[in-house]
Amino acid sequence: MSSNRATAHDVARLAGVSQSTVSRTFSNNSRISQATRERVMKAAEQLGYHPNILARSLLTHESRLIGIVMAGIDTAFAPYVLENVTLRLQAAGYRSILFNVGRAQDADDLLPSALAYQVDGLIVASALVSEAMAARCASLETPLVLFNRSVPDSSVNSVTADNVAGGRLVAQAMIDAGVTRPAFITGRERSSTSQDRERGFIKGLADAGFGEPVRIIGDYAYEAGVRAARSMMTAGKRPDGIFAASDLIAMGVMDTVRYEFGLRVPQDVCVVGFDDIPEAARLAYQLATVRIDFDAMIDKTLSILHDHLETPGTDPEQVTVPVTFIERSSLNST
Amino acid sequence: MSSNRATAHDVARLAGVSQSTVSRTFSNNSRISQATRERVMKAAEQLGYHPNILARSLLTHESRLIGIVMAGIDTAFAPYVLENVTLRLQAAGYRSILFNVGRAQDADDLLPSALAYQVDGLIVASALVSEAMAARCASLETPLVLFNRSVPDSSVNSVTADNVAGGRLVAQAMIDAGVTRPAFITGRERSSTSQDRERGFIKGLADAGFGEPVRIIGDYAYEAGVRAARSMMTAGKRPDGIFAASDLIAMGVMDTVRYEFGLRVPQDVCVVGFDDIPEAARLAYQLATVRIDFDAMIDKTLSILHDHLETPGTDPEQVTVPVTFIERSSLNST
DNA sequence: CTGAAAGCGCTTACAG
DNA sequence: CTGAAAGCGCTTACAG
Repeated sequence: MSSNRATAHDVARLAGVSQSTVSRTFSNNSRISQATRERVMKAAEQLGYHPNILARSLLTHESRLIGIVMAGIDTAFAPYVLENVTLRLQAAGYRSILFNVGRAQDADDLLPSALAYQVDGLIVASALVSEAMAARCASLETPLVLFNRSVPDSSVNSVTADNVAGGRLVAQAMIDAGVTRPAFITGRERSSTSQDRERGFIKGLADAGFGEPVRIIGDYAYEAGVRAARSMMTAGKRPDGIFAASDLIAMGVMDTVRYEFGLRVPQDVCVVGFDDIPEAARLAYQLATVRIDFDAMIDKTLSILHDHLETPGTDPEQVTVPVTFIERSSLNST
Repeated sequence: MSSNRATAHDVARLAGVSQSTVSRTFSNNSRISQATRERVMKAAEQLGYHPNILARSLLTHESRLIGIVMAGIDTAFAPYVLENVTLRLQAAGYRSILFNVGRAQDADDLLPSALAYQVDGLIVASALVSEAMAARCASLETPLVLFNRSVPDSSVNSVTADNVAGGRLVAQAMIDAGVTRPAFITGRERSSTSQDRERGFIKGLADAGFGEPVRIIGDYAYEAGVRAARSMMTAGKRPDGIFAASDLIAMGVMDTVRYEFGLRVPQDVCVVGFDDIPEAARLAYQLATVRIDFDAMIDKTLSILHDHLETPGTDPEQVTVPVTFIERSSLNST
């Protein structure tokens, strides 16, 4: 058990070639005679040698590392995004270095560390980046793409769902279903996603002559739905249509109005969520919701990143991906 | 917008000191005069300088990078583990480089790449590692901890839940509840977790004089529960107690027997899961299950890793964390 | 406390 | 096709 890691020098000595030749054997774009290659490979195998990528990156100026900076890794769609993004980055020969923003929603503190690791690019999901920090990335020519957040009127790449349109779709569907006392439960109140969904909802209601809906402050969690439902159902006049800023909140609402208050969904109160997570389609919920096309968002994020990686100086893009209303029996019984 | 990243040399020139002094300013364990430090810091600030950690690692022989190799990042408890592990590694000054095993359950293909990135340590979660690969890590003195998998009779560190004991607890609870026709739905059939849960279940039943339960092959997914329930409920003699290898499977079973077959849980058939994910406690399910103490498993994993990082050559540990049976109304109506 | 110098493990012109 | 040499951006004895 040799405690020292084999280097290209060790392999060279064993194979009877120069260190340069070993290096060439492990770099794709060099011509090496078949015989030499085999000799080197055999020696490398024997010593358990693998090139040190960190040393290589010093010369090539690329680490093949993409920084993924995330808030709430175990919440909502984050795992799905992580699963797919890591897999596709790997297929493209990149590795993912994962930074957890923790309870802060702010990626700024972690970005310097990501840059110190010489990441070739950055994806920031569900967290915010200051313009100053974005400018720093730009000056280092390190491409940065915001996922599920945007910095309006800036030159920061971003991919978001059309949350405003989604809110409008919900308003329309509720009105069509005969709702007269609508309510909205926010997600994390300061997040642009929750604000946009609310804004669209209010606009949609206003267009049909409705005033502002009842408003409960929540956060993106099942428990927030439970609490919101309790406070609404014990208040003076109960809402008859509840729009929750996420499916998880909506599920908390449904379970609570059904099992704590013995109400029927949708007959007594209808419920609509946002996201269309897999659980929303389950027989136990059948939750009407707004589907976010995460696959399209992921595609777009990776293609923007790819374009900027290939062609530094590419113009920034701020993409909004369309959403779809999904009719289910939590809104209309069939 | 200077396209070139500032180096210690650039900072040195601007600050009028040597490159060594710049280096010392950014390394904690060097004494530098207050005045010099300030001058260097100011210059660094001006140039947007951060030390290149990859270059540093070449000298220090530590990358401060921990490789996390995972199967099914978006399934079961994986997101929870990732959320907590990354946060705690960060607090300890480490970064996480995440490898996605994909549909294979085998980490072997990705470990060489992780080693090439000079990771200081490795956590492999829900994936398998060959003895040969583990030996390779050992010879490089790169600590490796298996999470939720083990290689029995080997010297590979591992942290698992006591799945066998969990299976026994379920058998006992079902017998106490009066179940006479038990059934088991496997998770991924070849996984040691599913096998251990089944083994414990069978043993527990046998101890009470029962024969082998009905057995349906599933996988760790909600849909597997749906399919299994359909096949059981249309078969000759229906089971009256179903133990699913995971909560997610159990929830698929519950929704299906209730909403597709109009049966009552637990009166017509009782259901028990495994894991105790948050959803299991919801009013819509109230799923009896076996609680895995993931926090304890994470603690143990990180402490083993820490010990081996601090003291190379520490003896390997194979830890089994106790589980608890959680009584809920899917087994016994109250 | 600070500087000059060697060296970590690689890549890549430059010759041959 | 192959080797000798310079150099990527740092750290760290060694002197002073």
